Amino acid sequence: MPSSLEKAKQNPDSMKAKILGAARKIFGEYGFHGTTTRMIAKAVNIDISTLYYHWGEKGDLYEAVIMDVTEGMRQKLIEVEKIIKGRPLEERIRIALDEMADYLFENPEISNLTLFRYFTKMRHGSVLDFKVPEYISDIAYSMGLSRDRNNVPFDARMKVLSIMNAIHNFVSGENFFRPMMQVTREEYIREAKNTLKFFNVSAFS
Amino acid sequence: MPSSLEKAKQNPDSMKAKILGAARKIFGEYGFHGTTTRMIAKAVNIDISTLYYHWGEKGDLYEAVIMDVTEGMRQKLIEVEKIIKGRPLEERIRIALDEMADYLFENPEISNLTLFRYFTKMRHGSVLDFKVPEYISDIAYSMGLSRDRNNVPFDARMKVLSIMNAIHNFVSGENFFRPMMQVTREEYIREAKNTLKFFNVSAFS
DNA sequence: CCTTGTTTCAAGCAATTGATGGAATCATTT
DNA sequence: AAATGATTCCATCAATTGCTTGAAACAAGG
Repeated sequence: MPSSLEKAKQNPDSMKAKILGAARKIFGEYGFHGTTTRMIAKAVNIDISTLYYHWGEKGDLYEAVIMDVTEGMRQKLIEVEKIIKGRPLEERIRIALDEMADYLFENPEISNLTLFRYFTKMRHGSVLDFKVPEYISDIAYSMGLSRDRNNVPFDARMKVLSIMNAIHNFVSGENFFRPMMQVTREEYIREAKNTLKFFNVSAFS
Repeated sequence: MPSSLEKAKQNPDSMKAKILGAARKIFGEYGFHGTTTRMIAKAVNIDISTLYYHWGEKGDLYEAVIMDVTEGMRQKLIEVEKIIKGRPLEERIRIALDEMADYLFENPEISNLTLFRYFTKMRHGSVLDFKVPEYISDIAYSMGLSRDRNNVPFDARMKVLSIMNAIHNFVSGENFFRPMMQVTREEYIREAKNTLKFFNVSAFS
């Protein structure tokens, strides 16, 4: 049985999917409390009651957004794992960093929403602590940091967390850092990737 | 002439300072939009109009909070620079990471508020883009990544940003990551420091 | 005690926010 | 065309939010 979210994604022109897309972007920019349902409705040019008709309350829509970006990340990670399979470690790291950085710079809401979830409390005792599949252990396994996929050591998971967050930081921080650095978007992205490799390649060689 | 903020800090028992302290913590946990003036007032056990009497509107209080934590960081960085002066590079890095991590784990609002500023948009066209002294260049210089303190190259600033953010991530993310990792606070902090050193020591040797 | 200035709070206002009910529109089937 | 179900909007609600007013409590001298 396809979930409500899956159905919405099947037809990207459907109203439900359009709302989800706008919600993704706006929740990502302003956070949960910084976003109003009216902001989302306005972005899709609909009445707010139409939004409620499709997604129910704000928290439910937010939940759907989180599930959506998480699923996107999972897909991308599977894709990357296929590309790097069999290559030497350093090359694997370089390719994986490039791929993930490109993907996230194209979909910065993913990084925004992820970091929001990590760092922010919810006023309404976080109904949003629902089960989100974590892929940290999978990445650690894929990087060869653990023999057992289901029992990845603490330090390996912390390393993966550190790497993923480093990418998210550069992506989410672009709006703040780039004016600070006074560089173009292209320069910024290139240097962000270089910096990621600078720390990661040396660490794993 | 001592600013409003400086006066408040002179006497930490003053109502103004107490409000600032509570605001620091709560803005850090919930973000600007997630925080209501009533939440802060309640934490100090005062009426909300007393808060307005001392600090004026919400945005001004938030601004004062940002200035306050920024000043704290600046002081700490000066302190750390004194400690590591003259030592060999690797030792300097290890000590600096330990010191900063300890400081931030004791004052997690600093990391929270910093990351918030980096990653979140404000609905009200960010009156909060006021001038905040950035110390990224100073750190880069202190690490020997640049000869000229006033003209630090792009890649050096990106490296420093990456390091600082890595620390902030572990501090701010504790509430999310620690239950995920199922470790005690002590274990978490120790491993966070280890991970920071793992990436940084190898990169700069 | 009285005055003067400071600090506090109770009450409330206007705007915004999350959310709903019901009428109108649209699409599909018969 | 009539009937049915799905979708959309208008109008509105109650609660919350940022913020202000005016009066009370407090402090310190004279």
